[in-house]
Amino acid sequence: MPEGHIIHRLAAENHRAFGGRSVRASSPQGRFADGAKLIDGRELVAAEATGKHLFLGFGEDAWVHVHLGLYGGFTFAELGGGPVPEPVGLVRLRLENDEHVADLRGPNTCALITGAEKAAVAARLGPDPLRADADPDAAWRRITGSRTTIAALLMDQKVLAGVGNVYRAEVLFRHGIDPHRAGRELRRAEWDAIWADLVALMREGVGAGRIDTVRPEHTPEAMGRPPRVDDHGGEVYVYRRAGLSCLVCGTEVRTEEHASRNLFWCPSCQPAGARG
DNA sequence: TCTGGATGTTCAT
DNA sequence: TGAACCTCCAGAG
Repeated sequence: MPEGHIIHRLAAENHRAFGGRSVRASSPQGRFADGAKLIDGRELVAAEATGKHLFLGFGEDAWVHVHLGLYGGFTFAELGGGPVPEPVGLVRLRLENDEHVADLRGPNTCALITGAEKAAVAARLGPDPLRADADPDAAWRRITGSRTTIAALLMDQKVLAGVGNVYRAEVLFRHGIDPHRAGRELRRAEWDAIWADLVALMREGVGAGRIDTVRPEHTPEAMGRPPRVDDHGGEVYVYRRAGLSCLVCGTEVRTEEHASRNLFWCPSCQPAGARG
């Protein structure tokens, strides 16, 4: 379930569990056996996230680069003095010390890279709303003047790093913006509002470990509707709510395939041609 | 038991 | 634009 907020969470969690101490590393599945062997017994000196990329540093020039892709996952377990559990499923990388075990499954990328290679990965990415050093102007320069839809631009990691399909759909809903509008039709004030909202929403997501975007005045309780649970674990307006009523206006939420990804929006709250 | 889908990226055409 | 890849799980049969 990885959008950027999860990756930042994982960086913190790895640091908490393994930082500053030597780590036992293995690849129960075998597909990262060589890399695991090289970092086995070394100290985890840094754990960083940029967009959806996670970097675990084991010394000056040895970084494990992880990208979870669509369905990769990192699970943590506290040992509490008990036995180390057997790996379940296909575990690409296992990290452990006497207190914690972490298993990495199904990543798109799990590779040992140098500091220079890590810098090159980061250089390809647009600003990450979760990073203090992010420059929203860099994203704006790629959005303004672009004929590509704002829906596609928000998902393009070269434009903006860390935003995925859920945050994309939700932030456009929250600002009443039709996903099909071209980047060049977006006004600067709208972009500033989107960026500020992403910073706030994604920070909340890091803390909560899930994506909640529904404003207090639109919760089921506030609207006098029965409570609901969205199946991805958070409270959202439109993501994966196709065919259901918009929480704000009651119009049916729509979906379509857009640049090979599922797009969700409310045609009334996000009308075509409307300007913020 | 099997199939399809999923919060993603990259490479070939 | 389409296919390949990484893995798990809900739902269908």
